[in-house]
Amino acid sequence: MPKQTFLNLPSEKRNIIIDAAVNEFVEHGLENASTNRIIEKSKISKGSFYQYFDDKHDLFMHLVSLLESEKKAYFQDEKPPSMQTGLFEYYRWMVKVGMAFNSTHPNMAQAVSRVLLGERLFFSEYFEDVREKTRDFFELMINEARERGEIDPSIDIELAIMIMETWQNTITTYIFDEGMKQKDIMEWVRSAETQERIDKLLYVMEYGLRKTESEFEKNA
Amino acid sequence: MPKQTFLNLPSEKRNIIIDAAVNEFVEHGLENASTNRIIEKSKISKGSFYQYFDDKHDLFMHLVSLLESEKKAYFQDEKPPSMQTGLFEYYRWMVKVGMAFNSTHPNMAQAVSRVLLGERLFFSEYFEDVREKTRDFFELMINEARERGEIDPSIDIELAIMIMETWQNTITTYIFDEGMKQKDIMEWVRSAETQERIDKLLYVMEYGLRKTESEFEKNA
DNA sequence: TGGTCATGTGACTAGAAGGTCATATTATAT
DNA sequence: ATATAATATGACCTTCTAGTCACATGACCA
Repeated sequence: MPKQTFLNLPSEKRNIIIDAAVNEFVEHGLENASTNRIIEKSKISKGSFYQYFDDKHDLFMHLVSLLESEKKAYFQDEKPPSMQTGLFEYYRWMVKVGMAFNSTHPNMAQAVSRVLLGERLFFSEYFEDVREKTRDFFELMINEARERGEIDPSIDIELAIMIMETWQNTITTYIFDEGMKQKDIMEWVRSAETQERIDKLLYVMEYGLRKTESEFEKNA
Repeated sequence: MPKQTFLNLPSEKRNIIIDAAVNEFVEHGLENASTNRIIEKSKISKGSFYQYFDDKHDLFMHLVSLLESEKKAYFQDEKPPSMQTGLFEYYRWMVKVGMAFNSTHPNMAQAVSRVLLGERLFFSEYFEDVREKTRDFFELMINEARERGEIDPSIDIELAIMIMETWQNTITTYIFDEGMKQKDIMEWVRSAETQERIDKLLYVMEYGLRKTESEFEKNA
C-alpha cells in the first residue's frame, strides 16, 4: 500500500506518477520495469519515490486496486441480465462488459493483465515462425474436417484455430502447474484420472458445456 | 546458434551446462535468468560461456531446438490414429502424446513453455485471493445453472470453472493483442465484427465445435 | 623439441539496478 | 516572525548485470 504522503499529493501529481508507471509496466512488464525510469518519466526524485511507495511492487499493487475499484464502479452502471436467462447469458454479459471496460483503460488494464496472465517478454522471429506453422497445420486439419462435415460450418477457421491453440496451451500450462506438484509427474500424467480429465476437457471443446438434447435423452 | 566450440565439447560437459541452464530458466524465466548463475552452476568460466554462446538467448534457443528435435523423435515413435477417425480424434492424440512427452522432460519442457506461453514471475498472495474469489463466484453460478439443468451433468465443477477461467483470460489477451493494433480500441471493441467474434467464441464454449444434429437439420 | 591452433580462465570494465540518508525546501501553526 | 512538521532532493552506496580481453593451459602435428 502506498504511504499517506502519496495520497496527500495533489491528484495532478499523483496522476503523472501513475501514468509513468502504467507506461513502464506496459512496456517492460513488472519484473523488468525500472523504478529509475519511472522516476525519470514522472520527474520526481528518488527520495520521493521511496517516500510514496515501499518499492515497485507496492506501486503496482496500487495500480491493481485503482483499476479494480474503477472496474467495480463501471460494472455497477451496467445492468446485468436477469438470472432467469441463465448461466451462459450472464457469462456473456460479464465478458462483454469486461471487454468494454478494458477498452476504456487500455494501458492500465493491459499493464495489469500482462502480469496476472503471464508476460511474454522475449519473442524471437523463430517463435513467430513456429507458431505460424502450427496454425497452418491446424488450418489444414480443420479445412479437411469441415469438408467431411465434422465441424459446425458457422464457425470460421480463424476462430477454430484460436480455440485449438488455446486448449493446447491451457493443457500444457495445466500439466506443468499441477504436474510439478506431484511426486512422479510421468505416473501422474499417465494415470487414469489425469487422462480422463483431459478427455472430458476435449469432450467439452467438441460438444460444449451446455446440456444437449441427446444428453437429456441419455439421462431419460 | 551455439558456436562449434560448444558442439565439440564432450557430451558430458555439454549436459552439465544444459542442465544448469534449464534449472536457471525454470526458476527465473528467460529475462530474469542470470548468465553468471548459469556459469557458477555449471562450473565453467565466464570466458568459456561466451566462447560457446553469443548470450543467454542464444543458449535458450539451443534448448528450444534440442527439445524440438526430441519431440519430433518422440512423436515419430507413436502411431497417429488414421485420418478416418476425424479431427477430434487426431487432436486428442496430439494433445495426449504432447503431454506424455512433456512429462518425460519436465524441466526442459517447462522452461521452454514458460517463455513461450508467458511467465508469471510475481505472484502476491493478493492475486491468489482474487483468483480464489473469482473461482468461488463461478462455482456458485455453475452450481445454480446445473440445478436448473443448463449444464451437461457429466462435466464436473472444477472442469467447468477451468473452462470459464480459460475463456475469460483468452478473450482478455485477445482484446489486448488485437485491440492495441487498432487506431481506436474502444471503437474496435464496440464494433459489430468484434462483438460477433466474441459471441461466436462463447457459442462454441456453449455448444462445442462439432456439428450437431440440430445443425445438420438447420442446413437440411 | 618447438610451433600452432583450440580451448579455458578470471580479473576487469561499464552500466544499471534498488535503496539510503543527510540536507534543503516548503507549508502550517503558534 | 518563529518553531515544527511534512515533503523533496540527488549524491552516494552496494550489488548485480552482461560482456571483454590478455593471458594460461592443453592437444596435436612436424
